[in-house]
Amino acid sequence: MPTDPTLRKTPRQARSRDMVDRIVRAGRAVLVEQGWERATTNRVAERAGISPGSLYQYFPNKEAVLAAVIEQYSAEIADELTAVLAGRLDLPRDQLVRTTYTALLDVLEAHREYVRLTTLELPRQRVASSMSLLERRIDDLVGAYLTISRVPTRLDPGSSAWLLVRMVEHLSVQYVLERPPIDREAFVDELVRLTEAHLAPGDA
Amino acid sequence: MPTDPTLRKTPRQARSRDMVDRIVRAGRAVLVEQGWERATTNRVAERAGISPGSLYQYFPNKEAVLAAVIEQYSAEIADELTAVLAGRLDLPRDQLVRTTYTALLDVLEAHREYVRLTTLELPRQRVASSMSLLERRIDDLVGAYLTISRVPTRLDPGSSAWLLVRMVEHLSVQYVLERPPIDREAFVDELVRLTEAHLAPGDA
DNA sequence: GCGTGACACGAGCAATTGCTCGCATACAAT
DNA sequence: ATTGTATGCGAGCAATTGCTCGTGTCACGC
Repeated sequence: MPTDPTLRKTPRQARSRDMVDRIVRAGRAVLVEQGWERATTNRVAERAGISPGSLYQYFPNKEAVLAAVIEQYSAEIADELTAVLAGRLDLPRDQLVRTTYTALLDVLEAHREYVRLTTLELPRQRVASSMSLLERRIDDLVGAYLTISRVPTRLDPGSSAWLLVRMVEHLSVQYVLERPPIDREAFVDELVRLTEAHLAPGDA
Repeated sequence: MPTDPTLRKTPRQARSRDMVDRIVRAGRAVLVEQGWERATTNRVAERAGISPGSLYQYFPNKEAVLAAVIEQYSAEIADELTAVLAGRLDLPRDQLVRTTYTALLDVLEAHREYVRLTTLELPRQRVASSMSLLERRIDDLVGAYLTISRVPTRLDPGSSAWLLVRMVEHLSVQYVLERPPIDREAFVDELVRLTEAHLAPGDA
């Protein structure tokens, strides 16, 4: 088992694994409810019903705690998304794209807290793994899809994936956060249209 | 003259206006070089060659100082961009779009510090006016253009502007920050193509 | 010159932060 | 029972923060 640098020691007893879990859950609660600036180690410990000293038995420092929170949260959401998409990868492309974007919007809307947290609250450079964990997983997925299914792209498949993922993700995130007066279906329609436009063979 | 809530008193003498300017410039330097977390009032004051007490003669609190920094910086860049575009608003649409995006990329690349600062470093919700000052100005511009020139849009002009601005801005920012292996001209081509796809009359 | 108010100073306060360390406790093996 | 160890505690430290206040100084109208 690789040693996890975010943990001070590998939990061996059940009691101890419980403790890590309680800390992470408390961390998430504090982060969501009070924001990054107020998410201090003492507050997290208090929220977890333990003492600061105990917290530092499991995490080397404050950053590790909050990073663990974000990572766990991101993984949950990424799993949720890929689960929805899992059985449908052989749909025709237009349907697949639409399904994907709808699922993405669903997930983001179901976890607005997370979206707000990662895009508005976090000093992003500090917790580099935040949203980008989700982003990277989608990146790989789309890149692989474009390569395997030999969709003709003007750019190389990797670059197309880069562009599409950033475009769709950001627009979806902003849609969820700002709730502009755009009908949800019309919005998905536009995303699909933009995607098709990017993937369509060039006429230059 | 409206009283500026970010300033403790309206500077009347030249010496005093100098002081405000020195503080803002020092604030920007500290912010760019050391980042948000290390941008303390004492450090800004030290950098400006003044004492903390003097700083608080002109700004009510830390936030006001940093907000002033961001606002001034944003305004500079927005001005730069609109200046480039000023004389060309009557170009045919395709050329106007391409010119705009090229100019945007130019400006962002010329001010990578600013881009890095506003997108990576700042807890965005704290300084709400950060990038969005630039964003809002472009928003209005594009919205007005779409309305006046009667470009047919599937969504209403405001919503189209919302979508286009966020898409183009975010992709450009990420392009500047991440420097993906995409040729600059090819990238602009794609932005233009995406824009046209969004504006093209629907076939539904 | 002189007085007066605007300006600048900088030591230092009160509060908060991340984190430690010496000690108590619970549990498993003997 | 008795140990050995893993676990948990929490008072408190050192450092830093945003900010104030009493004191001095400089410029300008008279």
